Amino acid sequence: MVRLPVYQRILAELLRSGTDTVPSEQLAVLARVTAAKVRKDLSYLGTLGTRGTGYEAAVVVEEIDRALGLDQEWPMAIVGLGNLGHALANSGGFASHGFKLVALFDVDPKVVGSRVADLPVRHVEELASVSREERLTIGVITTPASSAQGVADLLVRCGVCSILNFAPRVLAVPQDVLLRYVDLSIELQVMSFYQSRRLLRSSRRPHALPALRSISLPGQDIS
Amino acid sequence: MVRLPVYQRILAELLRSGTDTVPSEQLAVLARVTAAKVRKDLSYLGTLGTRGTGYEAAVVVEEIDRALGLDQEWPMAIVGLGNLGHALANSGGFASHGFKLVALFDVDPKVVGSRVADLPVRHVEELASVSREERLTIGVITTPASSAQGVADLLVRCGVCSILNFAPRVLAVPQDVLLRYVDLSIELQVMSFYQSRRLLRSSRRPHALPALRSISLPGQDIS
DNA sequence: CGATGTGAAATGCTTCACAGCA
DNA sequence: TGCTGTGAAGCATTTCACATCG
Repeated sequence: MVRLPVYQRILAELLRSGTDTVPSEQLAVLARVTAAKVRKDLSYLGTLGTRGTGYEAAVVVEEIDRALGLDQEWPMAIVGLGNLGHALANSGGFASHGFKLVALFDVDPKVVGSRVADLPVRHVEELASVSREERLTIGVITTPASSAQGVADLLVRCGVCSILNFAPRVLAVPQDVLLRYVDLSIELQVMSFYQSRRLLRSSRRPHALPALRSISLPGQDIS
Repeated sequence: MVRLPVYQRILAELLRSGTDTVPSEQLAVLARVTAAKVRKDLSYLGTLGTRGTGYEAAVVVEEIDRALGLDQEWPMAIVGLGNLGHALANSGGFASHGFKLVALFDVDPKVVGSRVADLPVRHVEELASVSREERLTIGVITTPASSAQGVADLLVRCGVCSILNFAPRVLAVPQDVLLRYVDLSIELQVMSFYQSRRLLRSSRRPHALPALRSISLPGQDIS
């Protein structure tokens, strides 16, 4: 289920803030879904809640971890160390348990050989051998669009079965390779779509005093 | 529909490569969906195709543009000019028609006052006034997680009705504000989820010779 | 008594199959 | 003849409502 990671993050933040038990109603508000949806989602993972009380955050987090396969390690590699690749490698966003950045690749001789985020930047030619040694399962593409398909082909040949593509390019991969896009312009266009539909119904003006309920806790940085 | 931007990008690439008419079958292969889905999706936009021939790419692109609201300008601002904010501002990923980056904000005195991507970096205090002048509709949050909610609140108060959040934090906004996450760890977790499910069924080994059909055209860079 | 877990109804999305048009 | 457009069937997800349990 695509919502589990969201619940997971919310629960982790709640735990850090000292809340250890939470009813579906509250979780629903925070995740911006309905309470029924939360209950049904969580019920697929087993009987996690306590009637009359709610869910114990720690228990649910652990159970979601298992369901998401985060109880095992996924070795990852980043291909393409331009600005974005650099930013991601250093972001620590991978450091969350379950994922481990084990290799970096590029072709630019100015970058190959340098160290980024405590890892050497290797030439893509080494991808095959490194993939075998490290048993890479996830490849992150942060190359220019023009190289993205070539890199994807290479990753697939090396047995990498999950690809995260940041390049603004639609990629072709075999059916059994999992491909996901993290794509600025696609997101923007989706926003534009919903927004223009909504504008037809009601013309919005600035919120005078939005009633916001926020979780205010420090988290890890990405920038 | 969330697939329209994908069709759009593919069609644009086909156009650049000189193909101007395409049957649903081919579009389906490139977008990794079924032909029936393509036809139904496009049929919602009107009667665009020619029976016996296929779709004329230029016509469909234009029609999708209209449906997505890309025939109007959406003024955007980026808040938070760390590595990621910088990379995005310079990426040109916004330059695609429909979106216009009009302002940059930060609080760090080392950054405020400098110029990035031909725009001055302003202090967030100015957000309200700039928002009025420029009629901001989209806000991009690339701050550390700890500041993200505060920035979101501010954007909402200033009448920004679409927020794109890159910070690893679940945000609370009013119902009528459109909020989307571009989130590394959520994507990774979703991949992990599908991947671990799949591993149960079949244990994969590297592809010997993947039969790949790729669109090979230059596109814009993001890195 | 309060909140979960869950059948059953409602809704939405996808696939199928084929009529209809170029 | 080839491919689109589309009702109808099939499937999945969401909502509802309430029995059930701590």
